[in-house]
Amino acid sequence: MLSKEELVKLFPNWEKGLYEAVIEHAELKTAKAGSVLLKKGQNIKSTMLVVEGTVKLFQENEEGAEYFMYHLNPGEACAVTMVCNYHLEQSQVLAKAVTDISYLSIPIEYMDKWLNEYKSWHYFVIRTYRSRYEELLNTIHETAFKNMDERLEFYIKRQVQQFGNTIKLTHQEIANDLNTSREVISRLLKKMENNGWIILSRNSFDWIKK
Amino acid sequence: MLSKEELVKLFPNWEKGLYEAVIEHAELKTAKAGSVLLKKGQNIKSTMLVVEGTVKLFQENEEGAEYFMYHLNPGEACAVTMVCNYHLEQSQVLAKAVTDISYLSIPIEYMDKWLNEYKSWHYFVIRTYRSRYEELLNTIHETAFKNMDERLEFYIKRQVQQFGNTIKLTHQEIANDLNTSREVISRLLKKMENNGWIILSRNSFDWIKK
DNA sequence: GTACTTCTGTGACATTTATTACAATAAGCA
DNA sequence: TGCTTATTGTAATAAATGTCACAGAAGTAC
Repeated sequence: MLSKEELVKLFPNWEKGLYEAVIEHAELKTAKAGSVLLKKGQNIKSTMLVVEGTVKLFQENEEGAEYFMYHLNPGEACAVTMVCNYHLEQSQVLAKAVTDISYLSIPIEYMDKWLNEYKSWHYFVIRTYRSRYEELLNTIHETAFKNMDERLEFYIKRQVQQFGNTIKLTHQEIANDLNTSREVISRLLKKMENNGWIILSRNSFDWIKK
Repeated sequence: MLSKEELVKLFPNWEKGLYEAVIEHAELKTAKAGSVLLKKGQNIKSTMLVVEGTVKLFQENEEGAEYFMYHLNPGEACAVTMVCNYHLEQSQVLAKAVTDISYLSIPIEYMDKWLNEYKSWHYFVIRTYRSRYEELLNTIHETAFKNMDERLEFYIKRQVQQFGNTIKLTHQEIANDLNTSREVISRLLKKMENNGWIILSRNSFDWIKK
């Protein structure tokens, strides 16, 4: 388990008792890069708080296509799993580890309990929902109003913010995240290279636009 | 102001004290069909709980295009305005009255106060965020994965659910909500009529698909 | 090195959506 | 009634995106 000091760093402004409750009841788990943390349709049994690494959240359709929505970073929680009743709730989203990660897993029965016991948990849950709601608004903004060239640029900028100027993704992976075809991405990236925005390599490229 | 009985009908499962606090501090306001309740970029000063009528939530872009996301009905609240800090928060969305409406307006300073005082308010806020988050997921699902014909069908079905089989909208209005052009909607509606799904009239049409 | 696989580049073409243009019809109003 | 405006229908064309086909380059396994 994490020490209280480590928890404070990740989740500031919690109450003393909440740190202790987490230490007592949460389990520290790890997952390999690429592994699926939550499937669409899966029953939610525990809440996930990211400790290390990056998680990617997707909307999934009937054919298994995966549309990227947003990242979760250390200190952030998966809103979808913060369920405050005992009814079986099913996940509407797909969550995958981008890097090797570690996370706190908390059985959902504590959701209700802690909502009653810790004010700071309340605020944490509400802040989590609010910020994820805002991420979805951003995603809708891109998807509803913009063409693929601008959506790709927005996508790349989010990657840069997360992982730096070198983007280690194949064209196919990007195409999957944006629900388009590999050819479209290849063509648009080539155009960006011609514009001096990126330098292409195999399996990666660099964002050099100022 | 509403009576306690009316409040209980709209917002079941609140605590006794919360009903009284609402009666004391909320203002019952009305707005005409079509009026703007919340603009993008506007500072949020009060929370809105719908009492009567229907509200439409939009994502708005830089040019003023309006992309429809979801409806708010009586007993539901606008998640965006449920801000739990005193910092100036600006609205990311546009809210409009579809019909003549009445709603409760609560100054945001009570958000924090009531979160501390009423458990049932906590749950209400969290449930509101959760359900709006899920609505956004639905919107993303349609926008990201489907072509205009299916998106239009989904849109019409939501209208039918809200207002019944007669849809009183012009093609232009639908086109605005889906961020496409009027001609595209006219063509697709004509195709639906040929398929026996709808009957077209001027300023409205009927959904007759079983 | 050779064989094999994965990734990238690119042309040709199909489909979907957007734009332009204009006509026809219905409703509103002087 | 006749004029005006809003709404709808539709064709022609353009632009964006999706699909198919295939070739070459780079990495991997043997």
